[in-house]
Amino acid sequence: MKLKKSGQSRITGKPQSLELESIDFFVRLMGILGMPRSVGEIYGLLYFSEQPLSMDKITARLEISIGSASQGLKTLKSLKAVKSTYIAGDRRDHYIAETEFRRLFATFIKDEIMPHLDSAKDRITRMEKSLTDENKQDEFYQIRLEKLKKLTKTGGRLLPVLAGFLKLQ
Amino acid sequence: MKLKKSGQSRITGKPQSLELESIDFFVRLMGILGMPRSVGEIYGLLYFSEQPLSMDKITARLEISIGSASQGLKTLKSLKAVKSTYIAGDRRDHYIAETEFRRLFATFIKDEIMPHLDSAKDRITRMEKSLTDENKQDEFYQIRLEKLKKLTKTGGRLLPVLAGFLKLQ
DNA sequence: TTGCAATTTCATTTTTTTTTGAAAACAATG
DNA sequence: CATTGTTTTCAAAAAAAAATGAAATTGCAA
Repeated sequence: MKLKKSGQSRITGKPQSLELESIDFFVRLMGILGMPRSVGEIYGLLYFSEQPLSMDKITARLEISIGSASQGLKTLKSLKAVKSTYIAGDRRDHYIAETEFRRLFATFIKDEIMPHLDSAKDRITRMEKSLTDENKQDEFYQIRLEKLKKLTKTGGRLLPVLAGFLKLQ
Repeated sequence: MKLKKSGQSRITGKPQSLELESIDFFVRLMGILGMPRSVGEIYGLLYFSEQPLSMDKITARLEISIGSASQGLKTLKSLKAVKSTYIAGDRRDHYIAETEFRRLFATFIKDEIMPHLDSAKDRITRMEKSLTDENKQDEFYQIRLEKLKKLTKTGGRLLPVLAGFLKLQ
């Protein structure tokens, strides 16, 4: 993406620098969550857009391909981070940012983290089965396994709660 | 990394499948945290090793290059996820896994997440400055900015606490 | 201090991820 | 339905990330 450095956006009618900072902000935030750049760009653009934006507005403003835009919007939809609105007399979908971060993180945790936790539990069960008779006596292995169990248990309890706590303050 | 499928490890004297499951487990866990595969492999190997392992034991067992091992251990050291021990009569460093996950996550949050939060705050300040006189009146922008501030504030409070809570049960 | 084993560094290669855009699929409208 | 505008798909290209290993560096110890 290459964006002009100053002035008002022709597409969104908003100061460029606000838009640029927003895009930058969300590119980094989404990056922490392992999302590709384009996903952060799109969300950052929508976040400060008063009007819903169509896909071609998005591709024009961000100078990304229609493929990236389509894929990025698909990801954002599945995260419940954007929703599409109906605009009378326009066939195109128009998107607006969902700004309740609590929900966004809740979906992220549910879809991206919890499945890992579930398979982690299976893996720990397999580890226990693979202990040989000598190892079974060995406190070392028992302690390590116990720690893994605690980790998954704590994670399974803490993460869902975490998403909920985001509403405080 | 290619590992034999069964039997006892020549290097660690522990059932292969336990080792394999452990490596798999931590490759995935580290993956969630954005760490490369090799970092998870090394930690997973050390986690169930009763003896401290030298770098060449690690490269031999995992069949990774010395460069990867060196870099991976450096990462793990900086995360305080491994520490090196002195072995009498052996010049090589020997590594053992630090198994207090609480500390591991605390370091991760401090080093990898908090710096982002700090720069996010700067970015929000710049956003506020970039509002033009017309925009300043506009409730839309005020609300969006407010939400970003809340997000960073909540994140800044919650994340450090989170790491601490991991000790509970 | 020299020699040598151990480790780190880093340019290069390999692998993985992301982006691109043409073609296919879809959907509204006349 | 045929047309046309919109969106999705996906093979290929580009970019980014990770792994490799030879050369440089470090630091022990003889």
